[in-house]
Amino acid sequence: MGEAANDTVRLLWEQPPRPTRGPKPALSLERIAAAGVEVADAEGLGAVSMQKVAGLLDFTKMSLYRYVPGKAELVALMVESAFGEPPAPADLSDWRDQLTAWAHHLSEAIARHPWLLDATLGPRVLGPRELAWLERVVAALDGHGLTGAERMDAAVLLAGHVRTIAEQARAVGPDGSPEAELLAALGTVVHRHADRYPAVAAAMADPDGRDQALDFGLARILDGLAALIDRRTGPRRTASPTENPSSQGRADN
Amino acid sequence: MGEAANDTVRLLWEQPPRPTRGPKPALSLERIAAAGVEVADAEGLGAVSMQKVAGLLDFTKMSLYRYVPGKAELVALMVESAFGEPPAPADLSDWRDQLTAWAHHLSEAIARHPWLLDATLGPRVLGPRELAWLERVVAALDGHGLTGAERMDAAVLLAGHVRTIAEQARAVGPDGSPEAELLAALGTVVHRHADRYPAVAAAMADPDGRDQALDFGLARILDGLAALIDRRTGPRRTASPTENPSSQGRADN
DNA sequence: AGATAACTGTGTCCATGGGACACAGTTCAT
DNA sequence: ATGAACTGTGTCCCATGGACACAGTTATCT
Repeated sequence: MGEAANDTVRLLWEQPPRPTRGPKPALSLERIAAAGVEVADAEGLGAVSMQKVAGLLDFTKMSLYRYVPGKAELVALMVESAFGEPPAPADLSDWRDQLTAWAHHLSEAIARHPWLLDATLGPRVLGPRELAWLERVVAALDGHGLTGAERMDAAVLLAGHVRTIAEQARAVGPDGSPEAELLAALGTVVHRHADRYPAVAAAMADPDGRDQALDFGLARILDGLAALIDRRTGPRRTASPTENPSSQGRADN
Repeated sequence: MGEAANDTVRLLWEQPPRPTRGPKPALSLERIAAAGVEVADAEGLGAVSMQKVAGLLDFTKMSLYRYVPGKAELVALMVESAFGEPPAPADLSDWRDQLTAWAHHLSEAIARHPWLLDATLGPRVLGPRELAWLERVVAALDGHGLTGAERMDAAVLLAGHVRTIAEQARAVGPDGSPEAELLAALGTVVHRHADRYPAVAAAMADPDGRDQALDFGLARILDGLAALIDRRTGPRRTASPTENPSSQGRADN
């Protein structure tokens, strides 16, 4: 029962002591993950198969199973490898600057490895690196009168927005790419049925580019958070440095 | 080149005139889509294969290809079928109430068909229903001083948040489900490494449940939008009913 | 030193997946 | 009535993830 979860945890969080007997392994988790990342970067996550990854390393498919329980775990390793270390804490600046920088860093990480969007879908066990990213945001919100649950919710909100925009950004690939054609096709459709969808048609006709989407949402979220923080820390600006004001609950959303 | 996009557009937006000759089709796009939805509801999108869907209809796999160019198009049909009609306009209430209701409706639609999260990944051609949903949000933001691009960005922000939370919600399945185990495993990991991730550990230790995540983010987003709208419509409350204040651009995010 | 247990890489096999293609049966327009 | 157009299907192909047994390799124990 639940072996999959355990396997992944073991693989991501514990490095088993190298057994003493037998031939030395010719491969390593790092090399395998790197090969997987290479394939995914070049051809997308869909192109990542055991044989393709193995082929890139000049090994057979089945060799990989000596290191990795299955494909799901391989992908988990790739995710950890691709995320990389989170940006430095930068504890000097205020929460707003920190969150802004964090969001942009995350956005860039995803831009470097677009398949991260596919690989980080759904509930899964986070690896050390990914958890470190999360730690940064939550820590940035410490001491501003938010409850723990609220800090987590805020982090999810922020990360989710970056994700959403990154997904959008995939649609504007190079000219002639299948993604660009999709976008063009959608534009045509909306235009042709402008009578049924007047608001969307009007909005899409806006000459302003759509490249501000990340910062637009970011600004709204941060404004919303600022409003809450102001309300919590009170008009009297005591800047209470400590934890949960759990007495007042979360009723004043 | 780009046949896939065209196929999907044709299938979603045009119903070809029934040819007059030959046997009458025993199936229909509706029935096929419904069968696909049934499979996906019961066993997830991953379990949707041509043979399984065909089997449910007591046909062979290849029969489906007479109606649907390929699996991708089948999924597109399923999405359209599952989204259903968007909620009624409710043009009486103000934008904030409309957006709130819309977000909750969308959340419920996804709760009914969790696989929509997997099926609506990445850039794709929207169907009539899905576009109608989008139309509702964008329309609700008409006439509040936002540019067209901003209205779209706001819609994306809102829909993205609902998506994000729905994805989170998948993690809290029934006890004993694989999802619940994942969550438990993650909790264990965080707890065991609380020294490296103090902020996350503290936040997760919050006794308050996490079920407020949707409304929390929603409130922040709406507050942020309200701040922008207030700024745009100006302190003088003229409630300018018309379009883009494009002269001032989008510099004041 | 041998013997042996533990480990590694691999070849073979299977089930399932999407899809191409040809073919036979069915139906309507001429 | 006849042929064109259409439908459902059987067969085939290739790629995928994975199970399993087997041979080769290496450190430890006697």
